[in-house]
Amino acid sequence: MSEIITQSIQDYLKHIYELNEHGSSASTNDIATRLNIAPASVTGMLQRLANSTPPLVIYKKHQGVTLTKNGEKAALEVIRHHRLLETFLVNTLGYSWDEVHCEADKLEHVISEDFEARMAKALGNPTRDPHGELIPTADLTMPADKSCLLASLRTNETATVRRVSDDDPALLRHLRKIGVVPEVKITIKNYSEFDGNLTVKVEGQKSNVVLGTAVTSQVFVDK
Amino acid sequence: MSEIITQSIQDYLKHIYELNEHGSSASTNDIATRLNIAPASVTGMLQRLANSTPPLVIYKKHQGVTLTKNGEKAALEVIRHHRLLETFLVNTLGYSWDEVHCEADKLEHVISEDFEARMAKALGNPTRDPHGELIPTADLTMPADKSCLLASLRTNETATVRRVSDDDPALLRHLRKIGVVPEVKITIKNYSEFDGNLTVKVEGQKSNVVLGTAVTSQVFVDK
DNA sequence: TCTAAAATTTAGTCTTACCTAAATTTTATT
DNA sequence: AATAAAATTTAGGTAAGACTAAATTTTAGA
Repeated sequence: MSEIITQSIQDYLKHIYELNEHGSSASTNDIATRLNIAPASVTGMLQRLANSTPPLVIYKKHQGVTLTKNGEKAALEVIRHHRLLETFLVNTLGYSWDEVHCEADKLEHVISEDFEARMAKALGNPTRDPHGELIPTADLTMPADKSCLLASLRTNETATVRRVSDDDPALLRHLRKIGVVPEVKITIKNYSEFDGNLTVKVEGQKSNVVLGTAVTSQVFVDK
Repeated sequence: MSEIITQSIQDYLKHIYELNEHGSSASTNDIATRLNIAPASVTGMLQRLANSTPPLVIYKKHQGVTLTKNGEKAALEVIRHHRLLETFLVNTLGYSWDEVHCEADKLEHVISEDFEARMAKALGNPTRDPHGELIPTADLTMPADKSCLLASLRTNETATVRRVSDDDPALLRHLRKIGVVPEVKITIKNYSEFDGNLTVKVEGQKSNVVLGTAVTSQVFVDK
């Protein structure tokens, strides 16, 4: 009796998953903003997803949604597709890391499980995509991530860049230029109380850089 | 003012192109059969395509459709995507030639021009896909094809297999097994007047095979 | 605690792309 | 040339997934 999970539904579930990772329950408005559609349209879809068999979300009027086990599996499937695709595009077709997001957003809904498996094998079953984001495993579990925000570091702390947000190409080009990419070590030289700016020494770079919160809130590190 | 060419429209144009290659004008029924939808639905779409700006087809009630220049370009774009994708799946992900059709049918509508260009480059700008079918050029022209049906050959004629129809996986597996693949030389040992069977010597194969018209009408050769 | 602002939901529409059933046109046969 | 069969079109309808405008609920500030 399980209903068809359309492309549109996949997008809802993916974004709800990502919103749930932060503040547990995803609000109608946040979903609407992310999907770039009207909040009213989101309400309609959430009601459908909550009433489908099996239910894909748990939805309480005016209180946002969380994913059910089924919904989460479906979301992780899409996220696995997305991140494997990004890795594949970079490794196999020579895309740079700021060019892959859009392409993967379209392809993720269309590739078969066979395609997914072949990609994973060809890439040597990677655990992270080019931005350092964790790739859900083949059995659809998300590996634990203990990284923290670069913005949370203070003077004299040292850390390793683990992952960066992948949805702003301009930011990605900037990060690449200043050497802030996964697995690179950094040291905080200064923290500015007023604007939250961090002065950072990046491994392999000659001079320090000063990064505002617009940047440091998009970069995750392991201490 | 040009309208959006949806996935569905791309499918119509692709199939109309292929039907036009044979008997010039594509009939409502043939299109419906190929797309596996009701003839009435096809009529509706043909009217839309003929009245769009610019028109994509020339449609005369009860007399079928042909593509306009614009419609043909759009069709060739999709066909180029499809055939490059098939080549890519075989060369890069190890698919066999009977497994690629479905996957390419979904991906062809989704990949970007950038993806197309990167594939073409990575593959060395191939001119034929794994089934030997000609790939439209980057500027969307279809190279001339002078191959003829294997079914049209007679006793003692010799030819080179050029291409085979790609939409029946079982047939493709059979052809692979008997060695009837592009660029292989064959000789007709016998033609049977009654059932159209051909007894064929295939280069590199020990014994001759007898092929019925169900097979010989799907294989194209150069004399 | 009252109220204004923000967030959310309801109600009613629209478009795309399909469907079925009935009507019409074309084609083939006698 | 008449007519039966085949092909096609018309008419009316559905579901998905979006929209806007209006109504309602929640939240935050005085």
